[in-house]
Amino acid sequence: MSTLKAVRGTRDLLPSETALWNRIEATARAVFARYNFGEIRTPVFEDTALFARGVGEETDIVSKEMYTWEDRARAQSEKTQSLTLRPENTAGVVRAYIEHQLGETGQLQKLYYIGPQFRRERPQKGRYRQFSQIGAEVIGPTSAGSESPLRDAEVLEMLATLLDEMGITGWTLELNSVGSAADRARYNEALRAALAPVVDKMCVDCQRRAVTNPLRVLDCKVAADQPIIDTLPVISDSLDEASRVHFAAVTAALDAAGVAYTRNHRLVRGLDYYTRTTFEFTHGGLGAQNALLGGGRYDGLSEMLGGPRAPGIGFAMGEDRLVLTLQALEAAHAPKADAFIAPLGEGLNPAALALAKELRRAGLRVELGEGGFRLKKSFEAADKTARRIVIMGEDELQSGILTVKDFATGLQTKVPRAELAVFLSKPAGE
RNA sequence: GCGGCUAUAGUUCAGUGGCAGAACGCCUGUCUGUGGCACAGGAUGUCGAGGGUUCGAUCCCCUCUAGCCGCCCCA
Repeated sequence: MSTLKAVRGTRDLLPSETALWNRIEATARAVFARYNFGEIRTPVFEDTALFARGVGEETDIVSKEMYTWEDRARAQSEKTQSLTLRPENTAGVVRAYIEHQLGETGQLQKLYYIGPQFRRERPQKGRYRQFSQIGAEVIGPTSAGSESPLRDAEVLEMLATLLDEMGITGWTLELNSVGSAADRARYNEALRAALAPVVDKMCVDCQRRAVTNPLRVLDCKVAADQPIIDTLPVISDSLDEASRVHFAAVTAALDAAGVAYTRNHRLVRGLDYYTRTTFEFTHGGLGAQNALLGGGRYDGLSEMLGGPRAPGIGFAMGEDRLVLTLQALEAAHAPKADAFIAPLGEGLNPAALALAKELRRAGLRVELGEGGFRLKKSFEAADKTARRIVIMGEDELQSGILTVKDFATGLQTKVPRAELAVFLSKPAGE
């Protein structure tokens, strides 16, 4: 009989890894709080129509990557409903915004989320079928300033801060504007026209893209195609005046805030709802999946879902990819316990538990040994899991003065029990 | 969804058509209150799963599964 395993594209995160995940999430929550974002939690599955309308029927995500099923009808009269595990979270957030009439507050809504998303893709490094995204959305009625380029710049500045505080170095911000829906349609036509005479000289993928989705030709990585792509019209030439002014204001604010970016005329994002500002933060070392996060403005999404006009901007970062990047940067290290308590002899186990309780109450991370171990074994175990060992033998129990050895310095100290918690809360090596 | 590579001890990986190997890690002892070093000893595997060829398969063939890399796409 074969043993059961986690299904393809899913995985278990063991304590050696979850420490880093928690640190990333804690950093994100702290930064979001400073920018006055509040958390939203939407359901993991939604009506399939939400994604079909919100993300776009023609996108790969909707057309071939969703986990969709017909929910069973409970009565003869009840119709089945098509449900889908969320492949991304923006559509769900906007649905909630509409459903709870958050626009009626008249205030800008600043919402963040952290949670699993699901796409049925072929797994590889940095790409899983269940993956976690950390994202945020700024959305509201136009009167609340939701359309302002300052919002775009603020979100981008927040992301730069967030990555820095997580310890991710070496990222690049790539920025572009895809204009309004009308701009994009106009550009698509311009691209088609420009591609028509040259497409037969390009790679087979581009020949296909030229028909199905001309914007994708810009993403082509085939070296031989690059000279041709360089001759194609750029989207900035197709922007109307309003989009042009908007983008200029975004970059001006970024310059003022000292956020470095690269204008990437070829950055066109795959989801249908994006308008105007689009961006990606990328990082080397992630292989083919070099995008740490992506996002952009979606001024028409609420209306596409039947809601009021509610321009917005948001992003989603791949938490799994943040973890991979940090691990590669070796910024990740499993934290060691503050102390390992080593009772000498099983008879001292109860006293050791009492001491452990006392220290844990004081907020220390404590590993409790076992009196049956020889002291040598206690030392070996302690050295792997903690920064210091606290020896609790008969002498210590009688005198109330404990023996503490610091593994970093090798120094051994006698510490009165009453002062132990304070002593142990000092950084290791002091 | 497509193409390539891979799967052997806890981990990283050698290896052979005829009894399964190394390093590291782990356990024990030298050492009954002092770790990292050293020395001596020890345990561990359905050789990813299923089928086929063969006297005999971990090795050759097929199928499946999973991982990695690339494509597609994306976080």
